[in-house]
Amino acid sequence: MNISEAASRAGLPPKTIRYYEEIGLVAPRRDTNGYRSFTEAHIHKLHFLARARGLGFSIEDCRTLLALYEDAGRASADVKSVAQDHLAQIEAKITELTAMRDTLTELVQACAGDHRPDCPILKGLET
Amino acid sequence: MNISEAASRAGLPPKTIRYYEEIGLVAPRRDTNGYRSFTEAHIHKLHFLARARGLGFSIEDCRTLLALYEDAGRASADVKSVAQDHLAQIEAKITELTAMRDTLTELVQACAGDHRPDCPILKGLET
DNA sequence: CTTGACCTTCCAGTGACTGGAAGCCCTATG
DNA sequence: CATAGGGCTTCCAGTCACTGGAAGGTCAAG
Repeated sequence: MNISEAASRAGLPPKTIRYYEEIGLVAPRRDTNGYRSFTEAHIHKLHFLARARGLGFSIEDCRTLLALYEDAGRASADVKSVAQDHLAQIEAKITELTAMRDTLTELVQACAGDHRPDCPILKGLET
Repeated sequence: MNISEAASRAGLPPKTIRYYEEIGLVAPRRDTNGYRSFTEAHIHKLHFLARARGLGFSIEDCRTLLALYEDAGRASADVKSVAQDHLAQIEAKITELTAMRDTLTELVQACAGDHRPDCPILKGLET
């Protein structure tokens, strides 16, 4: 199957699939005309990547997870370790964003938002 | 004052200050030796930028906020509008990350994390 | 035979820095 | 006075994961 069908099957843009090939995450064969030719196994792999990326794993994490996925002799501890590290990063990010949100919410609520120049938001940024 | 003192006063790395000059956010004068020379007003501005960036505003938002900050005739509504848009983006991001966290937490909890290959995390990524 | 939808590669840009190299400048010390 | 160190300068490249666009080859339908 050609790239656009693979793309819609995997839930990824064609451009992204070409990029994944470039960085060695998938290796479709080529037809005689030079077109990429994807098999079901490729779709499966691309779908896995789409899911992992959707959960925020980095490309390098995805590479690791894919290798574990294809290694029948893996230890689930290795997978869990990658996932836990990532989870910790997500939680740190949520904490950071929540702090920003709380501060911003206060400032926004304090601001009249009218034609006058007096603005608690700017004052809050000053300090 | 030279860049390293300005940096510690403003709470920004020297590299970042040079970058901010390059993109036109600050314009320190130069001493005869070519060194940047920062005044209190520059520190004030840089500090404002550090705070705004710390709250997650983009550089372009910062540029806008700085212009409003320096415009005595601004309407606070304009500031509030920028802040509200940003707040909405932060909230969207928190929602996204929270969904990721919830899914990942479930998967991690379901995974034994031992020497065996059976792994609910990989299964979860498959589907 | 042409049209239009595919496909290919390659190059450049995104955001906001950050690291590093090469080289000038200033101060203090021997 | 020479030198050693630290700080300053510019410029270039790299980060991350794509994304847009140009130039050109390929294929099926009418």
